[in-house]
Amino acid sequence: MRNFSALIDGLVFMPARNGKIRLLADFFATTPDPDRGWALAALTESLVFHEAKPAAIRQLVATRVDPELFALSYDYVGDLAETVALIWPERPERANSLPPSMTEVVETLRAARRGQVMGLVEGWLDTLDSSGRFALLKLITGSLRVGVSARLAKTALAEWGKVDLGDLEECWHGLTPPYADLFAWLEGKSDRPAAGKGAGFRPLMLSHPLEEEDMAGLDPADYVAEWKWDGIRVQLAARGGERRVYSRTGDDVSGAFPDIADHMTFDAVLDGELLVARDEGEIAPFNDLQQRLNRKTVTAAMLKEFPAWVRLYDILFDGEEDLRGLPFTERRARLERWHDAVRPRRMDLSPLVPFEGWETLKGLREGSRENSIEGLMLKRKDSVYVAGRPKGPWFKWKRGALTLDTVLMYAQRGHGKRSSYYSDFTFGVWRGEELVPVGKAYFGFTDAELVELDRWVRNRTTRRYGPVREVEPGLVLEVAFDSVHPSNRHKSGLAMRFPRVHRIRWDKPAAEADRLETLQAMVVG
DNA sequence: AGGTCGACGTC
DNA sequence: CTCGGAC
DNA sequence: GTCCGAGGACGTCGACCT
Repeated sequence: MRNFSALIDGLVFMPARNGKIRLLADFFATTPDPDRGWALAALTESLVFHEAKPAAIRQLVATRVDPELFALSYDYVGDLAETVALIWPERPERANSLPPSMTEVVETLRAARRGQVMGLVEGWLDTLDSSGRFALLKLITGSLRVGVSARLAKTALAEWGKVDLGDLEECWHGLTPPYADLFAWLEGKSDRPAAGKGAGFRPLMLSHPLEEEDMAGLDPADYVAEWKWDGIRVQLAARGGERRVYSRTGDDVSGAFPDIADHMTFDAVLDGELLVARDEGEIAPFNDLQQRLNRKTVTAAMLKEFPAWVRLYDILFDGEEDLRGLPFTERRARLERWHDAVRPRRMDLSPLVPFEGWETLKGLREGSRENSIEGLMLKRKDSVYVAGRPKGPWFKWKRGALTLDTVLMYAQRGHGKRSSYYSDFTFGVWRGEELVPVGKAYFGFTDAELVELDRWVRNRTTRRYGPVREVEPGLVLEVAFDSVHPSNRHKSGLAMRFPRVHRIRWDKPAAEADRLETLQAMVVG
């Protein structure tokens, strides 16, 4: 664990991107297999230990530390792994035993049976120093949040191994920890691992939000437009007899969507939006699709009530031919030709939206208030298909957000770097003489505004419920959101999609905030 | 057997 | 998915 | 321009409690 904990320590205190890359490269160069492979898996969130969840760790620490002391410390520190690492009572007589290696930890945990895990963790915590404990806890609980995403870890690998990042992304999804074949390639000892042979996942091309300022510099003649469908992004990979439906992150969701997979009797890799559609193309709201997501088993009733559909918008492979290097318009022509020839069931093409200039497109975008459409996509005609989110080739242009003046009702402490602030706000609107909660938000304001909000909350607290403070109804928050729909989550019976604080109305009296009826009128469908 | 609650993956 | 902040 | 971390609503699943 020593190298790994030194790496984690270094990363936590290294804000500079290039500095992080250097730390990672040094680590990969000086740490042997398979330790470095397991570390890479941890950094890219490819390692999951099912028994070592935050709740279990809290339980464990309660056996060794006074719960009151722990609660206060956690509240102050704001990060579970950090708190436990600092507060864990060391036992000098056991500290002499050798701390485990990275591989020992991973392999032991993988082989451990239910119920053994926390005992093992306790033993290791006793042999490690505080940075070792921190690294161990980060490792086993998953999301490290130490300033390195999967993408940055791969960038560092590519730079260190002097290979192209795109090449690495291409074969990444065919690899498994501890990545011996990957490191062999990066050290020049072998060829690049095969790119997920057959129906392997290919990393997706993503879009940027379009800002009004961007548009001035764009020529409408360079772009085509499509509707932005409100479903989930999928990649259909059917090659060499294998058929897979992948989600945006490369998870295989074929099992949940046999009604799509069964019709993939072709040889191609396609990109599109998964939707629920009844009667050949009548798109249901996103909520209906959610019933089909994350399912292990699908009943016949589900298939009938929420039939899946894929609206296709790109083609990556036609048979063995890789089309990703072609400009968008050529891929689109190939997609249309392919679709004409194959005529797959439960799939259609996302139509191009004809337009003259930005003004006509703007009109179309605002005019589309259908549930299944979130706005428009703009794709540059000459754009090749690349992994990641380059700026310029693809834009998403969502419909304008809705806004509402709400009243701050409750506030809660944040986590991590926000652990010392009340940063988590529940807000409501008037129903008659009373306020009813309609949602929560904690971004949209600047750090400076957060300081002021925090002060406001502390000065206007009327009651405390554990970590939650109730405040007097005196601050109006203008909240922005994409849509609103019926829900049991809040007392009001309504919930917002993507709520965020748009403006803090220090000037506006709470009595003039909006009423529930106003929000109800915004519900579509 | 049925309800609750936390974790996870989608947006 | 959103946003602000930091590089 | 690009990445990162803060965390929203929702649904499923699985562990655990009654």
